[in-house]
Amino acid sequence: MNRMRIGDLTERAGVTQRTVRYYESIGLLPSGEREGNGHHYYTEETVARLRKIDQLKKLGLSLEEIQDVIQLYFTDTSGVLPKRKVLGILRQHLSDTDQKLEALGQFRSDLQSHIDRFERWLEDNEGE
Amino acid sequence: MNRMRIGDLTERAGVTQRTVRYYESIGLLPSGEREGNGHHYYTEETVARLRKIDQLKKLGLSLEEIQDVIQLYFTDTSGVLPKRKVLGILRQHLSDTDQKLEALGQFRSDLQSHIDRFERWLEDNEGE
DNA sequence: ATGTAATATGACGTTAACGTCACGTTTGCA
DNA sequence: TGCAAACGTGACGTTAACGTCATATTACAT
Repeated sequence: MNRMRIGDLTERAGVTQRTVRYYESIGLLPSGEREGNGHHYYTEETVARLRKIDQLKKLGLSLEEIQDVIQLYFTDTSGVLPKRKVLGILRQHLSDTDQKLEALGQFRSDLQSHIDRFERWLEDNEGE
Repeated sequence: MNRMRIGDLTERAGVTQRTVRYYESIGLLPSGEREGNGHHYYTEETVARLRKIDQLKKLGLSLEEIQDVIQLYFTDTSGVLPKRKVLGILRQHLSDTDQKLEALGQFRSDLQSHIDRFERWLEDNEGE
């Protein structure tokens, strides 16, 4: 299916129409092509793009931050963008990501040790 | 310093007074003890707790989610909490965390490869 | 004692990321 | 041709997590 309207798009991407229109309004999603009637038409790429956005959101990125990087996934990166600026943004994101990874790893090991403690407690006190 | 008022607390924890009061209002932070006058008094533990909250927030946890786990860090875990339930919550958080770690790792490598590409481009095109 | 800084409380304001409603046009099927 | 279902657009509503006054009381340095 490669020429769908918003109904199919949202169903396949798992978002609401409001979300799609909101993303279009802030420029995060290109407004689908419009026929003479005013309806928007979308493609498979739009689906993929919405899914990617959702994925990045789950990492804690704001829509604004996603703006910075989403084009790398879906647009012609050999274009005429100010390469150095994009590179700077990317490096910043990489450094942010590394910090997050470290904090997340720490959190994970904290969780694990708490879990271990609880499990030992339960073992020691079962069948009392 | 182990009996401070809100001014010192916020300075040391790097948050605002409004934040402290907000956290108290939703039960995320225990209201400091109050003297006869009405002022709240806090301890080193409050500082640590605020820092921990901040750390968890950076991982993308909502204050509500933090509520679930914060007690494990700062309250008597040998108390009378329903152990099995807490364990369930912890395991869920662990699994969520693992998923996040994986997604974040994927994102990191995506970023890295984009960065590499940009760098190669710049190298090849410098001094043209 | 007194003026200034710190604190407590209440209420209204703000931003992000949509939700929901109202209303008019378009489409697709009987 | 008729009509319910789908779509477009505008506008107001909502939640989280605080920010920002305004006002009243308390603490502390001189």
